[in-house]
Amino acid sequence: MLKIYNTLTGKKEPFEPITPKMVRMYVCGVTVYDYCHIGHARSALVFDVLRRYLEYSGYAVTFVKNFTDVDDKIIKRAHEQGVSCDAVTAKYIQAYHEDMGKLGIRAATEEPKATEHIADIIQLTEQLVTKGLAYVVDGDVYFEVSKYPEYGRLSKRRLEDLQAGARVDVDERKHHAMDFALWKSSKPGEPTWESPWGPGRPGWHIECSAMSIRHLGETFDIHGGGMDLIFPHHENEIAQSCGSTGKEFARYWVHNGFVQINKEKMSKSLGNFFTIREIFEKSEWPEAVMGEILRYFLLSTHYHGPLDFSDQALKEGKSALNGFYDLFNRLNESGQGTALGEQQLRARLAEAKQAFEVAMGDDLNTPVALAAFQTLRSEVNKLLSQGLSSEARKIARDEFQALGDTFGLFHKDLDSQWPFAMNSSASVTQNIINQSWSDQASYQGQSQTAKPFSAAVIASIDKQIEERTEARKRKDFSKADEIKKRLTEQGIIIEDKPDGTTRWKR
RNA sequence: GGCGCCGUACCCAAGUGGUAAGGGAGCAGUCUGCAAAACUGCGAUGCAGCGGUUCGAACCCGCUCGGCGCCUCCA
Repeated sequence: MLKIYNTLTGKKEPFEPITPKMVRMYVCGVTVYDYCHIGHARSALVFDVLRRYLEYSGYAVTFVKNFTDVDDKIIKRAHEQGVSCDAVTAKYIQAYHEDMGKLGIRAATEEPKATEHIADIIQLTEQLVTKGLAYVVDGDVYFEVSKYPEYGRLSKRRLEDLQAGARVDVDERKHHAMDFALWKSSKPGEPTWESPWGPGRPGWHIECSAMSIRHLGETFDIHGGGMDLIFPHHENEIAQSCGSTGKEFARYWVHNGFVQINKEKMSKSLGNFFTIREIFEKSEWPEAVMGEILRYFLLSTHYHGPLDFSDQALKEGKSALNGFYDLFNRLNESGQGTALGEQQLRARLAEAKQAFEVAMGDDLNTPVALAAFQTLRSEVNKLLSQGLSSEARKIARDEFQALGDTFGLFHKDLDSQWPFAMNSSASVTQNIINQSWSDQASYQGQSQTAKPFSAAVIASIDKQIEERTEARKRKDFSKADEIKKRLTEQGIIIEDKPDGTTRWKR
């Protein structure tokens, strides 16, 4: 049973879908006018994990995540760059898929675009005009918030309070300062579509109402997004959707907290703004490894709270994962064990699975779920030191992958290429910040250790290990240490096993 | 002015009424030719501060201090 915090009620509630065993969820994606930053990554990952956990729990999930591809910021960006809006949106949609793909975030069931739903948007707007909830002024259509008594329910605000805070120039033609545009007449050079009110384009919030209703129906289960969308975006979506259909819109509203830098919200003016691609580019770690580290980091705090991005946070994620992959490497080796050992292992695995499910069922408590993984790691290590058969090891490794899959962690593909030694040498954030100061000149060559070793290099290392093993057998420890020193300088870590053989890792 | 969040050990971070999870770092030990890894032990009588409610409070209430967010585009 999943309990989830619902912004609408301000409470943690048992999750019950409208249709048993089926979940329909909509998450606000991005407005595609720039590259995604680490905050977008958090939001995308949180809802990816929610979706995966629902699927893990046996639900069939229809997951819709939109692209807003018509908007003031896009138009501005297109003008700045002297290209079409289509060129801007196409570029950043592709970038979105690339960046989120590196983070292991699955594509949604449907990823609709606003521009593909203009007819739906016009229809929705017409309904609101007909019902008297919207009015037309000079080719613009505004939603009239004072005609919708429930306005402010989601964000717990009263219209009077909002009015007091309005300090931006108010359009004189609006009946109320908080009235917002459903449809805007377009100026020359802007994207435009024919409508009952003349040529124009959609307003800021209507596209999500149109797309969610089109793909999920008038009432659906979960609507998600970042905290900052609660007001005005989601508040307005509710007003438009409920106002138009007369029905309940989304039943559970789920919002993730911000990624911060030094306890402050990221912003370009503070220079503390990190895009996903910068982080991958400036990292010394291979892409798949960096993706794993970022996922571990992003899930190490409960989704509802703030999360500070820093090099230290990344290092802690890396250290934690080192422990898991160290264990996985040992699980991948063959070994002998007892029936009792295997029995105990199965018990520990069952406990971990249970702990994982309890944690996730409690409002997606990913930090506690990770703690359950850590506990399991420790328990398996103990059993391993007592001896586990090859079969038992495989069972354990498979279970780690099965449980980790909800988080996109512990993929077997990474076992053989996990870089243990590269722990702390470089600063990702400094690399990014320094780049803007010094044009990236000083950070070349840093990724040499990130590339997988070639077969020739591996053969060479194996040969040296063999020489060292021979030397150790002869008790020629000075020779053995000399070889070890040489390997250490290449970033190779040596581990001598009790049976006299040696494993190595980087 | 209005709405809201946060303050738990050196660091990160769970816990929202029943006697402080987990990780990282550190220290000590076992193992090891040395190491690495693993394992074992140590580590908050205490949860920003002060009052209150309660048999019992990190959790509830009040006040104070400190940090932050939203009310305008924003994940």
